[in-house]
Amino acid sequence: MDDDGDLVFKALADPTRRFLLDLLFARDGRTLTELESELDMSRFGVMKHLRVLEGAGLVVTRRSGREKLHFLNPVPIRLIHDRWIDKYTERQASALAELKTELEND
Amino acid sequence: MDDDGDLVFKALADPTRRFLLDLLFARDGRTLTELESELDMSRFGVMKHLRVLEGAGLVVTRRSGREKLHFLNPVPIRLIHDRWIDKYTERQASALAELKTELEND
DNA sequence: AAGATAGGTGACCAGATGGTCACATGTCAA
DNA sequence: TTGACATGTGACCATCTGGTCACCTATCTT
Repeated sequence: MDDDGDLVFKALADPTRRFLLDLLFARDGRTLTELESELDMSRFGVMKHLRVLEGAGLVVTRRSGREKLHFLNPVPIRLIHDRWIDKYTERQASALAELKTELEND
Repeated sequence: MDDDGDLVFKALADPTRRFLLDLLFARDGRTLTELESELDMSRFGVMKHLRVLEGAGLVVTRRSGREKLHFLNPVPIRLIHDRWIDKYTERQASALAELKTELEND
């Protein structure tokens, strides 16, 4: 019953982790300490979340001295999209999604 | 720290629920009993999962007599995509995702 | 060298989640 | 109208998950 994208979906299931992705989407290459400063949580909590995101491939890291830089990887997100939206219905889904976004900005 | 897409991500976090979406992606309009026959789980378990999917808007239903028909709704999936993939990087993410899929089919 | 800084590990606890069952309601068919 | 069928509810329990802490290692700076 399990599938290979399991880690990705588990990673996305937590609001704190989604917020971390939002932060990295806005600006890449941040350190753990910098990300921690944006959250109301201990450093250990943030570290645990980043580890989950990295394990899922949603975040990739690069060490630079004593710092560890974090980058967003959009590929797993695109794979989710491709799993349940085929190329024929993509136009409709996209249009409806944009409509919903516009309606909410009123 | 919570956000409005919370129900969608929670719904997608479970492999059984993703498999249900796969079944509905292949063919829409199935009843609870029909879906249950595809899973190695009690009817109650399947019902609980379908309720979560419906609450998240990933599945919409229509009653027909004593039956309840289930349909896949792709819009929430598209919204996930749009959250972390902007229109400039979409080409690259899409291309890499296709590449990964092709490589895995060898 | 020594203190400060950035990151890491394992154990631990409260709360959420997945799955089952006994039981109940509404609908079809003979 | 009686029985079979399709779906629904609430309680219950084992397990997973989010978060914290005490303690540790590695790197920079002066």
